[in-house]
Parts: sequence; structure tokens; C-alpha cells
Amino acid sequence: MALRLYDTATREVRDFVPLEEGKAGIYVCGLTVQSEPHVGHVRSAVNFDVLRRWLAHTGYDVTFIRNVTDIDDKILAKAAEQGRPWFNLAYAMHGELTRALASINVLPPTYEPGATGHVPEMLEMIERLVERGHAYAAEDGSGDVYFDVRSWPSYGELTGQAVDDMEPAEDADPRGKRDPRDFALWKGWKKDSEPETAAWPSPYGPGRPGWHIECSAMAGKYLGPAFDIHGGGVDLRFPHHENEQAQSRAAGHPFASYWLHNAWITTAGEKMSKSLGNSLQVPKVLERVRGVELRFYMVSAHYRSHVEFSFEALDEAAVGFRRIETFLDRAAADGPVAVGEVPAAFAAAMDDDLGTPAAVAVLFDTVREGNRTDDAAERATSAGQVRAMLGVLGLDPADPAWGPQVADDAALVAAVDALVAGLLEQRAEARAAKDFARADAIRDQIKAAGIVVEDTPAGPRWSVDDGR
RNA sequence: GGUGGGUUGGCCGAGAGGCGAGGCAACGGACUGCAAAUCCGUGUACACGGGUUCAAAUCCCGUACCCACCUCCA
Repeated sequence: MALRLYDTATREVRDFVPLEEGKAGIYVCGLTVQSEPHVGHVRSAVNFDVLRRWLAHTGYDVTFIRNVTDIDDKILAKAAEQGRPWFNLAYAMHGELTRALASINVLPPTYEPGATGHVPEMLEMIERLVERGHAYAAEDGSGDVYFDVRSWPSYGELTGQAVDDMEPAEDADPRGKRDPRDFALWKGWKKDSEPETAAWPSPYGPGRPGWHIECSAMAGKYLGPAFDIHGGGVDLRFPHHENEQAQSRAAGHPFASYWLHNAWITTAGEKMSKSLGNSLQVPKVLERVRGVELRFYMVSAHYRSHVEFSFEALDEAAVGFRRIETFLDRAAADGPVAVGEVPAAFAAAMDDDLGTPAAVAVLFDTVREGNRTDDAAERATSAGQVRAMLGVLGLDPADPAWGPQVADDAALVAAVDALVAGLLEQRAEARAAKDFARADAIRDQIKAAGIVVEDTPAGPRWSVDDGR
């Protein structure tokens, strides 16, 4: 079975047919770097990271572009509030975002373009739109340039809306628009309220780019006029993606073949607003669970399903994930586990619009099979499959992306092993003498040092209790 | 007003006409000196009211409630 994806534009699951055999070009709308990222923000990144890994796993050569919006109204406003330059705020928050994504093993994109670095490309596109009669400079001398919605008959096609049915924008500042639904391609510099650093020269006077144009220009630059998949959060469908598509097509670009949108993570039934406080910021959440566990929690739900975030559910997910890790540890005791093949049921689940919940079910089924058998070779096969599946989901505990593991330090392991071995010997003697009180006391003593002892048919085994 | 999505067992979370996805929790059993880990077993879930059908959580009609977007939100 080949990959099938739900395309927002057609509202159905369709076979994925790339423009070029064996290649996939993906553009994902990243973040406006205005504040610290919270778990809601990074869900989108995790979802599209899974898409990317699955495409790569099935043999595609993937070009993955994820932008950052590093200049916009909110950045300017927040920076002004905080009394620091907007570019410093954007740069700092960009750094936070990069760290947050790395901590949940989201692969760096092929390239991460920023709006401020692509003003010439945007101006070029605006110019073309003006020439073609789809954009106009505001007649009020504001320096704004607007896209002329009425000039593009298929405006609204992405979200299935008719222009006349749209709620007239209660735009506080209609500033010379021909139609209230027209949107800004270029925003003239407001001398009295905006820093000079936030303005770039243009044929329409100094100003800065509108929001939507950056994605059209950057997608075109790095992926070409036509590319395979465009992704982002559901809220971006309108106006952002509708506008992107209208601009690009009006400029003569076919643009994206498929549109994918991930659903929200909410708290208390409400959108995770950026002003909600910091308890759900990624570093905060990672004080409670490990990055791999947070990622597992996200991957356990389908990307198009709304998730109601709760720490209880997060903790449960973490417990489930540890079961998988425990199995891998067990298998590793027989010898190194090589990454194997993904089971057919897993591939079928992933091919069906990235059915990660069903894929995770296969993961657990495979763990159970591996735990059930007494045969080390069979167990190794299961473990290899488990590692392959985890790899696709970006959850392989052995991935160096999760940082150094205790078990990686061979000298330390040997030292602890020597110390524990002596104690275990005493415990074995006590057990042989049926002095179970003493045996348990020794086990407790070891446990107090943070080391868990388990008895197996092959004898006692110790492991570091790292909260798992 | 327009557009789209949702309501599934104690909890999380899939499925989209017929076989109880999976996880967490709980209970029983096996293994163990006791544990731990693991395995086996245990559930008459699909917001409500009608309808279609041999068969409906799934399709249709209606109702209720919730959510998102409608011009700079992942």
C-alpha cells in the first residue's frame, strides 16, 4: 500500500503522488518567534517530523523547509513592552524554539528560512502581483500594498468559503483597502510608532512584509513554484494558507499539491494561548517527564485529533513508554539489538494518513510478542522491529539525540557493577540461608543508592533507577 | 451569518456497517521466599431521540452540548 494523506483542500484522504518520483518537498509554517514555545507549539513540529521520517523511511528524498517569522506586529509590540530591540527578542526566542525542538528529537529542517532574510524575494513577488493586476498600492499614501481579493475568482477555494459569505473584517484600520477582505502584502513603515530597524526599502516606500507573503516567497525559492506538501496548524488554514495559495497562484505558481493541518492541544478545553503562563512551556514540562516521553504522548494521538492536555494523561503515556524501554533493555541483555524491519501492520497504519495510534498499537503488540517468547533469537527479532518502529516515530531510546545515557559510560558501569556484585553475593548467601530479612535489607540498601535489583531466571540484574 | 471539527468504558485514545485497536488503572491467576518485571484472563463503551438495514459506535434525519476559523495564532 502506498501512502495516503488527508488533504485539507479536497477534504478527503488521497494517494500521495509526488511531483517527482522518489522526492518529496515539504513546507511547514513554523512559529512566530515572539515568546517561549509551549507544548501546543511543538506538536505541529512533532507531527510533521513524523511525516518526514516516514517519507524518508519509505525511500523518499525529502526536502523539508520550516520557516520562522522573525518580524511581525506581535514581535514589535512585545519587544517594545520589554524595552528591547525586536530583533533581539526574535533571535532569543528562535534560540528557545531550537532548543525545545531538539529536546523532543525533532530533526532540524533542510533549511529554516526567516522572513527578514527574504525581503527581496517577497518584493519581487509583490511586483509580479501588481503587474498582473492582483495587487495595488494603497491610495491613502500609507505605503501599504494589498492583495486584491476580488481580482482572484478562486479566492476561498482552500477553505471552501465564498468571499461574500465571509464576515466582513472588522479591521480597525482599513487604510485604503478596496475591499475589507483585501490583505496586506507590504506594510508601510509607521515612523512615529515603529523602529527604523523594522523597515526595509521598497518601491512603495520603506516598510516590512505582510505575514502571508513570506511563506509564498520562501516556499517558491527553496521548493520551486510547485511542491508536494504544505503543512501547519489548523488555525492557519484561514486566512494564512488561503492567502498564501491565492498569492502564489495569482503570481503564476501552482503551489502545494497537498495541504496538511494538525489539530490543537488545548488545556481546560481552551486554546493554549500564549499568555497562559509558563507551566506548559517545553522546558517546564520536561522537568516532569523526559523528552522522549513527551514526544510519545504526542505521537499516541492522531495528528488530526484534538488533544486535551493533562499531566495525568502525560504521566500515563510515560508509564506505557517505559514498558517498551523495559523490553528493549531485556532484549539488550542477550546482546546488542540491531534495528530491524518495520512490521507490515505498522507500515499499513502509517500509510493510512499517518495513523500513529494504530502504529503504536502494533508497537505494543510486538513488545508483547517479544516478552512472551523464551527464545532469545525471537526476542531479538521483535526488539529489532520495535527499534525500527520507534525510529520512524523519532522515539528510539538509543538515539544519541536524547543525550548521553548512564549506560553509555562504560567505566562507570563497570565500577558500579563491581560494587553491586559484592552486595548481590551477600544477598545470594542470605537467600540461600533463607535469611530473607537480610536479603531484603541488602536489596533496600542498594535501592537507597538509586539502583533497582530484579531477579531473573538468569540471576539478579541491576539497573539505575532514573525515574523510569 | 459562513466554514470546518467534535461528544467512545474509571482515564487516555483508535476505529467508520458485521469480528471488543492499543495503552494506563482495577480485579483474578501464573511465575517469585517476597518483590520487580513479564505472561494469561476479566469490560455487555460509543451524547440523546427517531429512521434505514438481516446487522449501526459507524449511514440518514432531528436534538443537545462543546470547540476551531472567518484577515498577522501551531
